[in-house]
Amino acid sequence: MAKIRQRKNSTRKETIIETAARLFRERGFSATSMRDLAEQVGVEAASLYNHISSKAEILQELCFKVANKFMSHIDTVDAEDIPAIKKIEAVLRFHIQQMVHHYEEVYVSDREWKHLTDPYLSNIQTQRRVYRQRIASIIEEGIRKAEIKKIDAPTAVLIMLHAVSGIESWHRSKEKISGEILEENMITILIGGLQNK
Amino acid sequence: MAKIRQRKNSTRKETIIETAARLFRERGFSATSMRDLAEQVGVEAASLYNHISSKAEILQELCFKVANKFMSHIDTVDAEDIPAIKKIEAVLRFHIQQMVHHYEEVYVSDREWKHLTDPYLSNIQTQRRVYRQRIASIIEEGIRKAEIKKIDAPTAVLIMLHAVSGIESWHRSKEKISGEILEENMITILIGGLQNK
DNA sequence: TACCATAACTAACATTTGTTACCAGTTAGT
DNA sequence: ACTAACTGGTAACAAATGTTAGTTATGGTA
Repeated sequence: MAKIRQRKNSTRKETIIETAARLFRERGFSATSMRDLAEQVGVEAASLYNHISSKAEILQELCFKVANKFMSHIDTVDAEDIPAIKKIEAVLRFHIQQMVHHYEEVYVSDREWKHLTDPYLSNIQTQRRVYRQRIASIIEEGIRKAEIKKIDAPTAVLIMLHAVSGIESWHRSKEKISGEILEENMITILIGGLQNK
Repeated sequence: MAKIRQRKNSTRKETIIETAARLFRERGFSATSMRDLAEQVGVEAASLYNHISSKAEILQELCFKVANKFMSHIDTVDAEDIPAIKKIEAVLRFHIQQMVHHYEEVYVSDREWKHLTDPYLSNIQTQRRVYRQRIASIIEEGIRKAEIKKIDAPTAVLIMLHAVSGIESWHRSKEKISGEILEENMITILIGGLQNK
């Protein structure tokens, strides 16, 4: 009973959240109404509340799911015993792959987190700051070991992270090159730009 | 009479549009109400309509102002007789400078153009597509002349343009490096990433 | 069969939204 | 001094918003 309830509940909830992710990406969080969402799910607006507790909760789930994913990935990368530039490459590749394969949720959580409200907003802001700082630290290590050009590390982080969010344009473009080729191109340019020749 | 009327009108209108640009950046277009805007201007919401004709018009003015600026800049750059990689550098530097000095309007027009409605929406979409294509063409010329690495030109454009939009983080960061140093760092990484060594 | 959680519906709510109509005070040119 | 434009305010609007209350059909479990 409990088992079925949970399974049914979560699949339905997941449908709603996935649909919301798509709408939030297309129109933005604020410009998406619960009635828009309901229509896409194929249900009345009020019925959504059998599965979620508020519009805000949807955004929270999306943002924290993505934040956790990136946080735990950088944990494993940072634990490896490889050159700093390889760590940066691994992080970058992960970002690219996530943007290619989990476009909606990654993009939304990156663009719409500002609409979170306060316990969650501060939390996400802190997580984002910490995350960028960890990448910056790796870059600085790479600079010390002369693997990476002498540049301002926060600027490098800013370029990296925003460049991958440009994969949105790739998704919407007509003649898409493959995800793998996209990845190699981005790595060539960005790692090539960081690396000490 | 007409002269004075126009001058007064436009300064007040400009104030409104500048204030709107700031709010649209902070909260997004949809999440900014005319009453929010009015409060920041120091006036009642209805009074705004003595100067502008709709909320949509504000976004239109912002988007087309910025689009025209970038379009006419690439015109002049493209007319010059310099290597392709130098053209790309000039375009990139212009983007960086605009993001540093005209943050609000540039950022807003880049992020919120999706909320335009249809005659304007199609127009802006076309302009953006054309603009990216022109940069891609310059890059392809650079690749043919072996000034630039053999990469997918649209991907390079995507990286360039989105990387500069990351200057938003720079604006909000506590310990800002100077705008000039930011520019040099970004050029180092991005042009370094494109250039054939 | 009786029961109960699930998940859908309809109706309604209090706010908030963009916008309009109308009015009043100030300013500037004749 | 008179007029007209400019710029503000108040009141109100219809529509849209997120959300709640209450009801009903369904399908699995005791």
